[in-house]
Amino acid sequence: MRWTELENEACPVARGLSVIGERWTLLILRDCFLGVRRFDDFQSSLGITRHLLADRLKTLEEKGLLSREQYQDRPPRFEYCLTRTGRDLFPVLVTLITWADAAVPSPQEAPYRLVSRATGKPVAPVLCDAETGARLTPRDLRMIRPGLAEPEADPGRG
Amino acid sequence: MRWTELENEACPVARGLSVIGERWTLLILRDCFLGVRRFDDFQSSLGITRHLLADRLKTLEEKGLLSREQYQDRPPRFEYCLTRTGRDLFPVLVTLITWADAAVPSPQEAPYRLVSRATGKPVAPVLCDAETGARLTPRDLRMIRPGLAEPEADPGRG
DNA sequence: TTGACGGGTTCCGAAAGGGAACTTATCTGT
DNA sequence: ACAGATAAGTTCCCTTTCGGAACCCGTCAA
Repeated sequence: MRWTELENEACPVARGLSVIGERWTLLILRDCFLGVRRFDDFQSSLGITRHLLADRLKTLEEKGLLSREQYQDRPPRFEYCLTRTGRDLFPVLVTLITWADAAVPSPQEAPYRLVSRATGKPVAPVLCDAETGARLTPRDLRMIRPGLAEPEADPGRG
Repeated sequence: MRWTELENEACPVARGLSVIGERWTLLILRDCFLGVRRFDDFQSSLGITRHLLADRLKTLEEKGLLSREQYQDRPPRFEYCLTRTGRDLFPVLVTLITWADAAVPSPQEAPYRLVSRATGKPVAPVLCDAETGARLTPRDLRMIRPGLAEPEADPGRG
């Protein structure tokens, strides 16, 4: 497995990382969800070099997560908008935020919150089974490789 | 914001990425959930260089996601087990898998499946509100920055 | 005493990242 | 007409990280 050829792997984690696994990419997408659209706004928000930002935006456009849309003619100017595929990534960001708040605590207050679009109130998102609606904690799930022996015990019981 | 100092950011996405955002890290953790524990098994599973693998495992131990446990005395041999904090990352992996299966399709079949630990049957995990149990689609949530103006419209409606 | 196993470390060239200045096109003020 | 500002990149060059391969160490079995 080579990092630069992850998109050809059978493993969905590897294929996912081929799109969002590079340095800065998920932070660019976070800014998109916060409403950032323009090159200089991403740049000042992230402190990333302009070179790298241009590269990441181009890749995200090519992979179909952002669309580059012209918002003025003379001189031509563009903004970067989340596509359907990009918006579908929101649960990943949500679970990452939830995990990081518990696992990597910070003295500072978070600069944004997750709220319901309908009520405007904060929500605490958790995983459930789509069919039964039953809550799925990490202990309720396992990853198995069909055809291979099971792990001898729960991974990471230690 | 500097990539090497993300752990000091107020943003939980940035702090999360300071732990799991480096090349290969999430793939190492995927292997942990599949039951891989030993250095050479990670190495042959990933094709990563031994040097980089040693570095990533050490970092994951320092950050508290893995514990290095001796399983034999002479010569001393160790295995890497998920800690509680590491296991808590499972929802991130689950949502990433769900997204990648839809967004980055592959001709090959996935090498593993998500199943219920209780019933052994496949599950389709989705996000719900912990309080009400209501399903949370990406459209039901928004990220807001308190004190700042709202984005003019839905981010990425285009 | 030779080879295998498990778990690393060292070395070095290649690729990616980072800082700063430069470019291009247009509008605004003087 | 000219200076400066704005927006979106691009170029240059140096540093850090990655990647491939070989090497090292302790132990055990043949």
